[in-house]
Amino acid sequence: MARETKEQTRKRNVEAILKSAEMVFAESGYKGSSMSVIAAKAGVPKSNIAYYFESKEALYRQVLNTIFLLWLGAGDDIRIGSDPETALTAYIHGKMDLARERPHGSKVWANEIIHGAPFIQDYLETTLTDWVSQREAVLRHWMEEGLMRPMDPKTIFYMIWATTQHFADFRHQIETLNNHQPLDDAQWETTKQSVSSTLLKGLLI
Amino acid sequence: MARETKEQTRKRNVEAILKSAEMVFAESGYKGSSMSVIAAKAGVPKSNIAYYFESKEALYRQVLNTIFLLWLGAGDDIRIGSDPETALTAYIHGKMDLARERPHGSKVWANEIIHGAPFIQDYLETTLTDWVSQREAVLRHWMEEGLMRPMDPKTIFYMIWATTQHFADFRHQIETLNNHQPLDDAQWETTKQSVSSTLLKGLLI
DNA sequence: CAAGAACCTGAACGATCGGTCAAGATGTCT
DNA sequence: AGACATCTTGACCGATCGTTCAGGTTCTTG
Repeated sequence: MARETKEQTRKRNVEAILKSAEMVFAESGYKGSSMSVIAAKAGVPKSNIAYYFESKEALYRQVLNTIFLLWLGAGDDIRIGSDPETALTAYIHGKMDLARERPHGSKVWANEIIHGAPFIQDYLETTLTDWVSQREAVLRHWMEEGLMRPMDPKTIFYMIWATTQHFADFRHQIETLNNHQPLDDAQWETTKQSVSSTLLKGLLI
Repeated sequence: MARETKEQTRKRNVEAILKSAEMVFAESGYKGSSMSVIAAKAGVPKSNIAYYFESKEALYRQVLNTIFLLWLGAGDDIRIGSDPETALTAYIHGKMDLARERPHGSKVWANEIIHGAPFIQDYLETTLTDWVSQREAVLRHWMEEGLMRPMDPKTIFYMIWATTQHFADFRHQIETLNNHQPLDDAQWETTKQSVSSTLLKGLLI
């Protein structure tokens, strides 16, 4: 008889619920996702979710928090002293890879912002504002050194976020236009190269 | 006593309901939007919507259809014989203006695609596929003439759609990062110029 | 091994939803 | 003016939702 410690049980169930919740919230939005569907996909009874999570909102916030932390780490190379071409290429490629590997997370985030960030406004006002503010200074520094075209640094981030996240958020539309097939590995590499080279050619001097 | 013809009444009510529905669907998604909220914002009783529209789904589809037709017209200048710089600049500026003037429509569309196009898959497979296919040929022609960098034309459209629509779909995030203020007229003009010049510098030869 | 903490779950609750309908009000047509 | 089509609306229905809870099971601790 295989026994399982309480700790293992908790970890297994919480992870299954969070993984299921990320998929269901991405596919159906917050209001459109029902706890019973999340429970069924996680393989637990509905009331078991209520045991591990305080409420639907708490579960949703935890999903968003996980995604948010993952996203923030992608821009670590954007530092004063870094070479702009190297750092921005790494950032764009990193965000493209995240878009392909974690499309559900990107969709949940997009959904939340489109609806006016009813649950995570605090993240935008604190952590994200700080993140942007710090990297804005780096970009301004690069512009003063004549390495980048002068431009509002925020606009640059918006363009990078928009382009990379589009391949996650609008994945279904892209698949439909690609003969109902996901981009294969070769297409993905080509696309990644096209996106990063186009942006860099447009941004650098 | 100001009288109103039946025709005027119908037009006034249908337009008020559609306008309200576009806003509410954009803010709350399909499932998150209730007919009673749409009715309240339109200034009519809930059951009056049921009189003019067959169902919630029919109302939602009509909202999406209106948006879709509006979007398709923005790329009319992309024709063989046009100058790429002129045509693409017009397209990008046109889509940027639509993003600012009709952000709700963009959000409803984004929502629908993120959720896998459950209601408008037919639009993607017919009208949008044809639209892309035709303009793809134009871009290939420009590339063969050496006017554009060789690249998968679809990737170019994805980058333009992503960047322009981002300013509608992620408007709330952009506002938060802009000291909780919408981009003013001057900021908007600067942003539009930065976006189009960056993309064109990256795409053209 | 006994007591207690942690985990599990079916059943049920109040709230809200989209849709229906009957009955009355208003504009149109001859 | 009278017959008729169109418009209006409050009340109501069945379905689904998130959440609660009592009562049982499983694991941990001393």
